[in-house]
Amino acid sequence: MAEKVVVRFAPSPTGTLHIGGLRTALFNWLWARKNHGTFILRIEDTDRERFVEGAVENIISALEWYGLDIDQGPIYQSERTELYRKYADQLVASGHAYYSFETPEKLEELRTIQRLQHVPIKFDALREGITNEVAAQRVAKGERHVVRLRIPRDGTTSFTDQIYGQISVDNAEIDDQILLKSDGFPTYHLANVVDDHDMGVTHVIRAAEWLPSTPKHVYLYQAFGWRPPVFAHVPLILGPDKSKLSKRHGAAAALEYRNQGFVPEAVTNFIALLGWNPKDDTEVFSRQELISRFDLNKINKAGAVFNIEKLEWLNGSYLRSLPIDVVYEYAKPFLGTYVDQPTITDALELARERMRRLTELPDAISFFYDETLVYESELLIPKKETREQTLYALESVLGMLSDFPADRYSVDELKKACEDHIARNELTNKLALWPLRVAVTGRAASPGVFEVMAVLGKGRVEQRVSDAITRLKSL
RNA sequence: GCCGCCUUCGUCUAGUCUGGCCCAGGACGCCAGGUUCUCAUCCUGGUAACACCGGUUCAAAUCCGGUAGGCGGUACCA
Repeated sequence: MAEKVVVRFAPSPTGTLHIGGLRTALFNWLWARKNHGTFILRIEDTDRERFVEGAVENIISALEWYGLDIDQGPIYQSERTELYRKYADQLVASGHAYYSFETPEKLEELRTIQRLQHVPIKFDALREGITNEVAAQRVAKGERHVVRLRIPRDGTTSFTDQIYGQISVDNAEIDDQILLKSDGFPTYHLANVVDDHDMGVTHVIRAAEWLPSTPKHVYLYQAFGWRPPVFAHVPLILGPDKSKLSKRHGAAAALEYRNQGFVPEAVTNFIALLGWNPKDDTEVFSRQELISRFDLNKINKAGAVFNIEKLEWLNGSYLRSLPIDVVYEYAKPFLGTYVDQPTITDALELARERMRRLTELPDAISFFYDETLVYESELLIPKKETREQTLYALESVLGMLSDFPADRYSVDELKKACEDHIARNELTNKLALWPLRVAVTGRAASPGVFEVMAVLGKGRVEQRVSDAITRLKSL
């Protein structure tokens, strides 16, 4: 019996959830669901300076909108400071960490010197200047201090990443990382390791930017005598300029895609494919298929540029294939005053056939409900046809329509009636149907004429057709 | 600067471990054609890539070495 899978998504509340974070969350969630494991949301709010009001709420509502339900949390690191303090002290006691008293200003000075000397920037020399006893006394007296990790000067630290393979770093390259800040809060490195262990996290799935600091974390696990989790670093999502996707690349906020008319199914499908693929040619996945086919071993290493074109294509595909009532729910915010129209789902059914984003919606359905249509009368005349012919065709069709019963206004019945009428009167589809469609929609491009008529109903159709006839006559 | 990672069509990618089936496959986009009352959908076809140099081999996108480029990290940020 394998150990139960526990994963966590651990964002810091420093702003809105971005698309990169969303993908990290998605991968964690998929792994949890696939393995019937637990998905924890942990808020890494140990930096009080950078905390942004409302960020946690934004993260939670984004996860919710994208259907990534959390099993545990949110758990706030800021409420667990005693735990980190306890473990930091334990590390000092075991000789794996030490107290340090340098001010940030002093450190900056040292950093500058090392930069000029072209050597790795490290502060491990600080551990030499002071004995444990003296340090402990100064701490006891309440002097401001930090706790630093004592990394050995020789040897290497290595680990096997599920995605990147074996990573080894010489300990000499690793700095004596600060674990506990002088304000009593832990840094990411300590809090992360302590919490992952404390919460029984089995798989750490996080962005590749963490790869360079993972050896520190591995060393921490060793220092504590804990078994490290499986690490799986996922490649970064890039902007068009190939740098890490961020606000300056435009709409990178996860919930912004909702405002831009995308449906969550499309966005999650799309970002799942950024850096992962099922090794066959499948492109469109249901949530269930995504769960069963997702595999950490199939994630690749290179960063992936986020290109909106393919997202739009996918979104259009979902708009067409999702159940209409689901689409209606997503569409509501974009429907404006049309939202309560009795025929709205019929109109939506036609509109979704030619949409990529829900933002196109008001414009795509307005002609169904406008009292008067605004268009150039010339539009009624098909290419290479005359005004007279068009007028004749429309009047002829209107005559047929007047005798056509309102209770038979369905696409099939209308189509049959019109086609019969065209055949009997030696008209052509182009000559009869184009003006008819323009008459009822006022558009050069629109859904099919029979579909539109079935939604509009007898009264409005005939009124619009006779309006068109009047227009033609006055041309 | 130092350390690490990465490198196949414009973009997302398959193929690389286990060299030959790859003069490199799929998808988006774009172009052309078909269907058609228009648009969209749909269908058909086309466009376009193994970063570079050298080595190993009968044979290299695949193995080895180097170069270049990109990205990430280098905080009392996460």
